[in-house]
Amino acid sequence: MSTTKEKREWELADRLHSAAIHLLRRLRIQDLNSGIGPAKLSALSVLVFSGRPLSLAELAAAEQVKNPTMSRLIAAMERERLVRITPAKEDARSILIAPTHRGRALLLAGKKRRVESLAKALSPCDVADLDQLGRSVELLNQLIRRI
Amino acid sequence: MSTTKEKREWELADRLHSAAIHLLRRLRIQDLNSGIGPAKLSALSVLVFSGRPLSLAELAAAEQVKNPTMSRLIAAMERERLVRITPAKEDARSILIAPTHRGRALLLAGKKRRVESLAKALSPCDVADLDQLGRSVELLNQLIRRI
DNA sequence: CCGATTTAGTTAGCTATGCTAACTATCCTC
DNA sequence: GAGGATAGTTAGCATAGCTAACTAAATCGG
Repeated sequence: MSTTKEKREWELADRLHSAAIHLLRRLRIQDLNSGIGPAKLSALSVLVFSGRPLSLAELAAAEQVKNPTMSRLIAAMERERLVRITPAKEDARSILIAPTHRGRALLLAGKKRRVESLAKALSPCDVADLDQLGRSVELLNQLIRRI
Repeated sequence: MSTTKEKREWELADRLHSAAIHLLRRLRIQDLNSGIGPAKLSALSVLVFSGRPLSLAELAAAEQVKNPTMSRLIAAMERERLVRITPAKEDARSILIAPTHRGRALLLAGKKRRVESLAKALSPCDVADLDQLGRSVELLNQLIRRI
């Protein structure tokens, strides 16, 4: 392993890390109007994009949170009519959590605000820049899986 | 404005947003061993990289947090010997907050863990990939300023 | 130069979100 | 069917966010 390449990797990792932090810090501002806390918003996002109902344990794992934390979050979200909780057919200990129409609509509206503000910042870029960023996101998704 | 370009911008914004979330979600795992909460770690990072002591209000603004929240964080961090608080010379109402040696060391060790895990994921990339990612981070930093 | 207003930070008290330990109910294994 | 494993909940605690109300210092108007 060449030392110079290794050094470049560290330097790039540092800049990538920093850029991701600053990007999300800016976009986060859009969530203040959502009327729902960040933990619930994030859990709702997993539910909406999972395509199928999830068990409590699956959802907790996806959110890197312990089961009791997720248990309380979904209980609150059920009271707010953001998710529907049904007992699992095959295992009476387990529950299935799915977003309601209201939950889905609320999440998509919030996500739209975030993506919109980023898309607006992208509009001064030319097509070559968009191509380049697109390929980099591809690479990025591969390396995220390797972390 | 061409509709197709606008659509590409939204699509890219969506993927970029998602990739940033997943990247930080993975890297965050490294912070569990730091022995310090995420809010303190982030505030300490601002202090270490600012290059000068900051007032409470400056630090709160940088962290997108209200003054009382930051007040409590820095009081706790002072007790833990992570920062030093000195009254400002020119304005006796104001305070200056700077990291201690211990605070700086703790932050840098934590950051090293994060960057290291990302750098390792980068090592299978060839030099062309690194070049491409580097240019994209450049672009990304420009657009973050436009958000 | 003095009273009124503004500004910087703190304190009090609430909410949201994280944890571990201990519990209940169900499932699975022998 | 008894005993252990597994899914979720409950209780109690810590951290981190907020607003409202306060203290003290600085500034401004007359």
